[in-house]
Amino acid sequence: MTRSADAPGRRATILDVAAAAGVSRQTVTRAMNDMPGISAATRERVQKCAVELGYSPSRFAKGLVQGARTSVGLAIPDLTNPYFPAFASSVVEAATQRGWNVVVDDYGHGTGSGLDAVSRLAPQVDALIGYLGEHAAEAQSLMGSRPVVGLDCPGGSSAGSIGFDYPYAAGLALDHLASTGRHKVAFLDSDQGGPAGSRGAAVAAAAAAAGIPLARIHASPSATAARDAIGGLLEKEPGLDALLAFNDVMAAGVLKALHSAGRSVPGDCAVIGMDGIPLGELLTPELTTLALDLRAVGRAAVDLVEALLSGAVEPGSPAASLTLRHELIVRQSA
Amino acid sequence: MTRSADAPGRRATILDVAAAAGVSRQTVTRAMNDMPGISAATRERVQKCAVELGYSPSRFAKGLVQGARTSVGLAIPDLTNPYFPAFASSVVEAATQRGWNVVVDDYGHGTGSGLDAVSRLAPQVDALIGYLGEHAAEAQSLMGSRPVVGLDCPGGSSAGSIGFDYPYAAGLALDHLASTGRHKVAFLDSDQGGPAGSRGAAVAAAAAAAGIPLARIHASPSATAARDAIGGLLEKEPGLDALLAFNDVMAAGVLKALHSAGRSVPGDCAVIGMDGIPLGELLTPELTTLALDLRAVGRAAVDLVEALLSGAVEPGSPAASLTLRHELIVRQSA
DNA sequence: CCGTACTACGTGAACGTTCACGAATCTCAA
DNA sequence: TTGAGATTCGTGAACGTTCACGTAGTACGG
Repeated sequence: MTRSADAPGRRATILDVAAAAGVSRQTVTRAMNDMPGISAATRERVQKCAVELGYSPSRFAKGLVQGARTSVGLAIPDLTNPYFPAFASSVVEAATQRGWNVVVDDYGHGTGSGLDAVSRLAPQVDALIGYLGEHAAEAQSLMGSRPVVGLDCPGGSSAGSIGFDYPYAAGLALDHLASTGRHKVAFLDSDQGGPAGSRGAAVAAAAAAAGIPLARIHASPSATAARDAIGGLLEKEPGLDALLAFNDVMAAGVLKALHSAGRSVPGDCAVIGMDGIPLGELLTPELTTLALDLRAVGRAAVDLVEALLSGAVEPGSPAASLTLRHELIVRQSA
Repeated sequence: MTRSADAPGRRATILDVAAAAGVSRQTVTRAMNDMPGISAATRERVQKCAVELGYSPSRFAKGLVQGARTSVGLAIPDLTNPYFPAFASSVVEAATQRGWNVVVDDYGHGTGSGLDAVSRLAPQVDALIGYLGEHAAEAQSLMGSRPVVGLDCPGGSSAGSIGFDYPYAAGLALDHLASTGRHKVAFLDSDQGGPAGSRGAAVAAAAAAAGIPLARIHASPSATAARDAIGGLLEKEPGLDALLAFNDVMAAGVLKALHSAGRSVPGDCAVIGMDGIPLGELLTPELTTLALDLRAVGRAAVDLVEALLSGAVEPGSPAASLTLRHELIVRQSA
């Protein structure tokens, strides 16, 4: 049946159903929610009327009286970059286990920054998880006192934060490169800043510590941009024998560039990616990468939200700030 | 009049703020929503009180009185399969443009079927978009008279449906294979059924039409499963010179299997994927694939939801049923 | 001094649902 | 016949916000 159109556009309410079935509100409630204290006959009659009128209860009225079912917002730069869905998937899983639901906003397309996503999300959710970059403070103010968990954000400007130990990760990578006899390394950074270039800084420090000269270039964080950026670099730096990329997607572009330049990987040049997305295994050669346990990241974010919501953890306190570590997965490319 | 805000778990309401600022509800509303008719001094005082009390307006009360901001549910099998985030991204984009928001449920992890996702989503959204498989009818009944747009579902059991012209796509692929002189083709299908094996059936028909013998095998739709499945096939079918995969992810696994078996692509064996996800370009060799315009798919789904919500299109009518076509993108692998 | 127009603020009502009761009606044994 | 208990159903209240008014106060021109 289509929607009953005596008042077109208007949604049927519980009272319409009650009138149609010749009963009261409460009886309709009982019928719809399978509550006891109602005869089988009336239950069926009411349900039939509800279907005919196209009635479905207002989630607002329900939420108002029953207390909110918590829903968390997830602000993500770009669902097209495989890292983020992998992360989102683990957030959705952890949230679903708690009976929460997840409202996703992807601010990659269009011109909007993360703040637009947050302002869209803010009136709709009880908590926020997101890659907020340097906008974490503004995001927190948009959310008022509701928990905000920022990932990879500089400083502790949001209620909770999850960071990554880049010095540690960079150390892993450069130790590995040094121990396999690489002499000249380049780091292909993202030009989007990210958390104030902390990855680049960590890599630079680690390279210095390992005594390996480091070239640094920038490109927008996509495979094609990375491929194009590498082209010029290879001519300018002939001695290059290792490439570290900002993330796995850029590393994929690097692999393509090296392939078309006729350089063998890892023979002529080693390549290491970052983040550990499943894509890495599918590339040729398979990508050596600094991997995150992606499920752990999502779980940690949701755990933190739960702790903040329940008050078990004080916003901004040390307990609300986690640091996760990458792990070096050695495959074929380095 | 003054409510005790000392009850610790209780959220602050507009009345708490009003009492703290010594004004009425309505003045708080005016201050929070930047409405006219309030002096700058009181506005600031009220806003300060709101921040101090950690007040944020109840989205339920707001929605109840102001009329719903429409939110659509997106039920997706597996965010880990790159196809779905690519699709989700375009849905989120189209929905955001309309001021809607998107609640995502990923039912891939855990044991739950798509129906669990729908039942979680149903009380939270005004419309549903999803890969519902054969559960489209049940999904529709869970959603009552609210619009449901099922993708790739058999039959017209939901209000709206978006299908794909598999015979056409399979024709494209097999014509291309035939015209490049392939003699023996295998189709690696998903064992998840999908829409009753319609991809496999279409490929079989097209192969018959092209006069090319076809072998069919099945595997779960992941790259590793595909790789493992191909291993055996290559020994059993030595004459095989072309492989068509259920989707691009499986095609990636196929490429790996061929590579480790020492078969060159496309020299010894051509490979064609399906769906056209960005991943394909990053593989070696780059994947020839039957591509969907993924942004168009998301846009079509959201357009259809809008038409159903507004009543411009009758649920279940021919206008509510779209068919999209794949396009053959020839890259290196075939 | 009056009336008019404007500013700043407050009060009843409504949104649609569930909760906590209370009021019928029916059953059945003493 | 009666009264207790179970079954079935209905009524006020409440959730937290905004809308449509209403009402003071203030400014200003006549």
